[in-house]
Amino acid sequence: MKNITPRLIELFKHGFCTPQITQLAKKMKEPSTTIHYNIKKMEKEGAIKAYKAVFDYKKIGLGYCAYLLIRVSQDKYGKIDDVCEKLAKHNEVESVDIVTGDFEVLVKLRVKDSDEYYQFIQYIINNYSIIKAVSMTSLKQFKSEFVG
Amino acid sequence: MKNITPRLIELFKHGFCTPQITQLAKKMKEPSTTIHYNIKKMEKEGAIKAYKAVFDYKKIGLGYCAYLLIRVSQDKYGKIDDVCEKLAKHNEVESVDIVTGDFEVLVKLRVKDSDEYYQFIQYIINNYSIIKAVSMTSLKQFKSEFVG
DNA sequence: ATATTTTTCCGAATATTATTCAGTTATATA
DNA sequence: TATATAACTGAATAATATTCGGAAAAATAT
Repeated sequence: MKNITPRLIELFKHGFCTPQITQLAKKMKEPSTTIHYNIKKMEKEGAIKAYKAVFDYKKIGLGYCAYLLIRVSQDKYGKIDDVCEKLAKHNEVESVDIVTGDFEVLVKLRVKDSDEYYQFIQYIINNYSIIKAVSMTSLKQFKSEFVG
Repeated sequence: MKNITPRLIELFKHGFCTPQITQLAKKMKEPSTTIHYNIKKMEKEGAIKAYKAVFDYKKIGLGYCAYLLIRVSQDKYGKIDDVCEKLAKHNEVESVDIVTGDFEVLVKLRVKDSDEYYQFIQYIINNYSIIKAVSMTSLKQFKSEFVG
């Protein structure tokens, strides 16, 4: 046993996939070279950032999903961006947005269970300039990453 | 001009991509047939739901992103699930979660601009059993769909 | 209006890559 | 310890992406 799966998941989260030009061509009833041309164009323009896998997260040991609203201490200008960049580096973090409203940052997290979630929260509160954090645990997911 | 791009985007949002087995094999320093075997296994088990593209949404005319917290009227049991399923069907909707906290549902939206956003909000408030909705507009995105 | 440049499209040939298959090794179960 | 099941792998094959050259269309300049 080589324990391929966890390594595969980590790579698949960010990329290591590629378009199915022939399938697209069939679906769209266009020549595959035309599809190819248009895809490469989008890639060059930066319109396409990556090709990746979407998982059934329960089945890969990431069954605990939560949204976290954060208020950041504002003693230095530009601090929020720093915190966001640090948060984005964690591979438990699916998304990081600066948002309007009572909180400044909205983070989406995927971890194994509540223990791992608690650990993560503790870590970021202790290490980043976070004043207040409100958790919204996902109880049921109907759609994620545009996949239903 | 065949206007390939919009059709391509719609298909790429949900699928029409495939793993790069050779690249994964090189990266992981394992035989490509072993990688192939493991991927197919994950697909059969349902651990992998799809392979899809991630966009620079500004560049594809979906520059307006917002999170929407929703409270649903609870006169009938199971109503929340119905509303979530309806919401999930819209292709402006990236994710739908039932969450803990003051609101029941959290929806992530991607549209062209505030006009389109307002239209969407109006539509769902008029057509689904939504009592209250709070918008959190994304001002800056540091990470999305695990892609930074 | 028309010439010129740039972009988009697409068929045929080639290069890459995924997939199948058959056999081997490892792991789990009896 | 025997037997069954799952995981792994190299060699052959099938499928697919990519390149290239040129044609058509669109945009821009004259």
